[in-house]
Amino acid sequence: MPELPEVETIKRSLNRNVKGKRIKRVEVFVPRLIKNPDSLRSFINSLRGRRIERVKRRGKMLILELDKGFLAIHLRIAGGLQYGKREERARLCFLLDDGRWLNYMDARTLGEIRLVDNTESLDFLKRLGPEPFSYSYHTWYRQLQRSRSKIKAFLLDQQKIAGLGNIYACEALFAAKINPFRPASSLTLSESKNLLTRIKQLLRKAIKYKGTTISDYRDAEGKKGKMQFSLKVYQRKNMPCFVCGDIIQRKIIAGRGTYFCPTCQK
DNA sequence: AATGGGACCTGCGCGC
DNA sequence: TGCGCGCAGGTCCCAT
Repeated sequence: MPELPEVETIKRSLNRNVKGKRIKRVEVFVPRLIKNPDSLRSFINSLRGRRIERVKRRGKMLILELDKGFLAIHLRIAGGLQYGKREERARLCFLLDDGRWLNYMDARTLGEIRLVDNTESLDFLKRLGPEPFSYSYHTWYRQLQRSRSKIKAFLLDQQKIAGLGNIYACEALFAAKINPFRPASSLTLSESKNLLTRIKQLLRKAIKYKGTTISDYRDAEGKKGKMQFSLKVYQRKNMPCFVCGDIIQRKIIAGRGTYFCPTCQK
């Protein structure tokens, strides 16, 4: 469920609702989600009594900065965090000192949660490419030129650009009128600039609309996003293109269902 | 270096 | 109603 706009939405909401609060109790129902090398018991013990200082995002990673250490959470496909009452379907939950709960939701239990004690242990963040909003056009073009993969695969590669996932990669390519099968290196300078501009526009709008809810996704208050109503191609196989009326195609690229208009996207 | 397939998981919607 | 299949917002690992 969560790509950059969804993770950003959750981050902002947590900064409003749980910043400064202490964790009183930790309950883990699916231990597999905890990726700490040491024991589950030490994970729980170390978290008890910690205060959440602030929440940050890097790509699709959520980082909860604690008064001692960091809780790094990757929501993968179906993860999410909800603040408020205790959720029946929570896979993990934290009782806070205001008497309310921070619930980790994850229908598919593919998420990853890691408690680390210092910034060096956050080294895995360094493998991520630039954030879309701070990518320079020059560097972007240079990276595209250097690549030998299809543009769609490039957009999904978190080492090339951090935060895009399947929905926004498909939508950005439609907005830029670029066929997802084209080699990244075949984009002209102006196409490449336009694509980055479209990516930023799309992500800004998706953040404004608090993300895309197709099935699972909820923000930290349990509410659905509204960006799904603005999608142009994603999951619209065999339906007419809103621009030209041609039929939207679905093909596999980089192992992912890729939706595009064969007429608009050249 | 890039790609395809499979693995990791659960759950929904659809056709029969 | 029940069952099997396709599909699903992510990423890693392996073989080619």
